[in-house]
Amino acid sequence: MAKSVSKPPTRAVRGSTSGRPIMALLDLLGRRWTLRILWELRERSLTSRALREACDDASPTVLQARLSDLRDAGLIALLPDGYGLTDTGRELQATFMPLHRFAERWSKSLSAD
Amino acid sequence: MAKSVSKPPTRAVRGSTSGRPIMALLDLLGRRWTLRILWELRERSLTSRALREACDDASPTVLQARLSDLRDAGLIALLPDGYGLTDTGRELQATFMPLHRFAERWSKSLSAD
DNA sequence: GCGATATGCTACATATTCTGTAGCGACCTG
DNA sequence: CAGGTCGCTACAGAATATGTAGCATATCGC
Repeated sequence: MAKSVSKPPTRAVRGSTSGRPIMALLDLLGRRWTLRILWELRERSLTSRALREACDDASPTVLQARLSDLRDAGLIALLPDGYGLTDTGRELQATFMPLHRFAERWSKSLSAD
Repeated sequence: MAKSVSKPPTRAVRGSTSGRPIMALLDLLGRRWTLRILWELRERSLTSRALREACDDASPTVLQARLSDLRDAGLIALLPDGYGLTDTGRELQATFMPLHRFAERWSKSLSAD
């Protein structure tokens, strides 16, 4: 459920029609706050409100929308102790871990300009 | 630096004020079409128009904005043969390669529901 | 030179999405 | 019940994206 109970035209993951899963994934991850949410949940579960704080106090409207998207995508789930990554979500997270180290190098190469 | 040659209020990469490069990176990558652009350039350079086609004919307005963002970030550059990844961009790209395989598995786990 | 075509990029009106503040009903704990 | 939290939603205003058109420049064949 989730997606289409009370939300009219939140089209399915874009690109999913192309039969190329990578496109659907890139589209999902390219929505505002999606990557950030996955990042904040990397080590611990968080309640929706704690997550909001962690995400620079983003507005609850989008946050709930993204949480819904991510749940539909099977990447996160609402557990007794808050939102947390599913097994699939953790797989994806693992993919992103090198991002942290890259970000450091990248930041240095930027300020070096 | 870099960011604002002819663009008024396109605020710097969000989160860059936090001193946490990862936040700035997540924000940049979380803008629409950014990930897709990096993906489409993974193997070859593309002219801005070819890139537009590759990106499902996204509107040139955003695309140019993202190309500008990515250039400011030093991840892509405009070469004689079109837009292409810089060395730094290629590093980032390498981080994303596992995404392709993950997307396949993820897609299967979705339809399996 | 001339037209035809391709490049990067921009204008602008319309649609979509995000923000910020407020608040709902349900659930605890006292 | 009063006070706190939870997940989640409403809604107006601001910010972004879309879609169509077009500009200025450069390159090619003629």
